[in-house]
Amino acid sequence: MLRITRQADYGIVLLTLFARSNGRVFSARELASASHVPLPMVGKILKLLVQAEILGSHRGMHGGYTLARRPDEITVGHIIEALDGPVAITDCTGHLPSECGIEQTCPVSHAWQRINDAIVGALDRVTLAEMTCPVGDPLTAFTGHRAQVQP
Amino acid sequence: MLRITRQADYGIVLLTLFARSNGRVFSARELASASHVPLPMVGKILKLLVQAEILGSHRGMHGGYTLARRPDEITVGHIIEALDGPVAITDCTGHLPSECGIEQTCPVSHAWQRINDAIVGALDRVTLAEMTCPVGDPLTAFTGHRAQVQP
DNA sequence: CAGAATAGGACCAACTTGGTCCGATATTGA
DNA sequence: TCAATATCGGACCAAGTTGGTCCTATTCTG
Repeated sequence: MLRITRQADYGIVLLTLFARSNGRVFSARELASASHVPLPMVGKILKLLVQAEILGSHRGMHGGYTLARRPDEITVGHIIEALDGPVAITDCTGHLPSECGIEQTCPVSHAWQRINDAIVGALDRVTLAEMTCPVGDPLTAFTGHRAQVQP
Repeated sequence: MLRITRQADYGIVLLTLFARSNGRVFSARELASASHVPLPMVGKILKLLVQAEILGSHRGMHGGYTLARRPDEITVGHIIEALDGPVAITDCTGHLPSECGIEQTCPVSHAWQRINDAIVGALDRVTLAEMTCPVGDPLTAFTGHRAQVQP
């Protein structure tokens, strides 16, 4: 558990197609066949990415979608927020008033807030450009985590 | 989105009750009334925490649950894994063979792997002890993230 | 032996997610 | 101007997951 939705996952894959063929215009149809993501799903995702101003769109014949910004100016965090909504690890870390029921007696909400911030930070520190070229070391700065001992 | 389940959330809250009254034995009933989490839910959660060897249990009259380890030896990551299963931000970051369908053509799976590692790292670096006493600065080591500008 | 507690299940309702479909609108080219 | 092609913006539905309940062992204490 603790996973992003498949929508966001697909979204990143689609965006890497844009990022790699710099500046090209893609139709939804093209993207679907290139990525093997079902077409109606592609449409749904692109729609959200346009609303988030990550993609630009152009209708009509020979229309399609283009990146609205440079790949190194688009963060993974931004993409996930566009497709899945704001990252909120728990109710109380969201922007909305929480409805968790034990809010009053809850002793840990702001500890969660910090963990949430850490995760958002991790997500915001990786750009689409870094997702696209897997050779770099985008994450070495903060992957110095304790090894997970799995017996 | 990108949230832990309520089960894990409740679990942490319950465990902080243990952590604060050092070494005490709690019955499920007690914990439910102290935390305002519904009793059957408490039972379900405690069950899983015992299986993960985070809690110890003792049956019979005056039975109950106790921490099996010191609060500073229990990580948030471990708790979440016990209650929600292993953290896997996407299909391909899990232990199971992924069924994502576009695996062959997917260019970003190991970039995800690294982001996943970063999140697991963040979760593993915070202990129950640190969740319990909110005064400390458990996270300052890695919360130096770019500020999220929200206009 | 009786009572109190956990253990381990099956079980169900409600919400979320993944996915589809359709009509409206805009743009291009003949 | 008209037809073709594309996005846009919804509603819509099925399946899976989650949150939550309940019931019956089993184990320990007094």
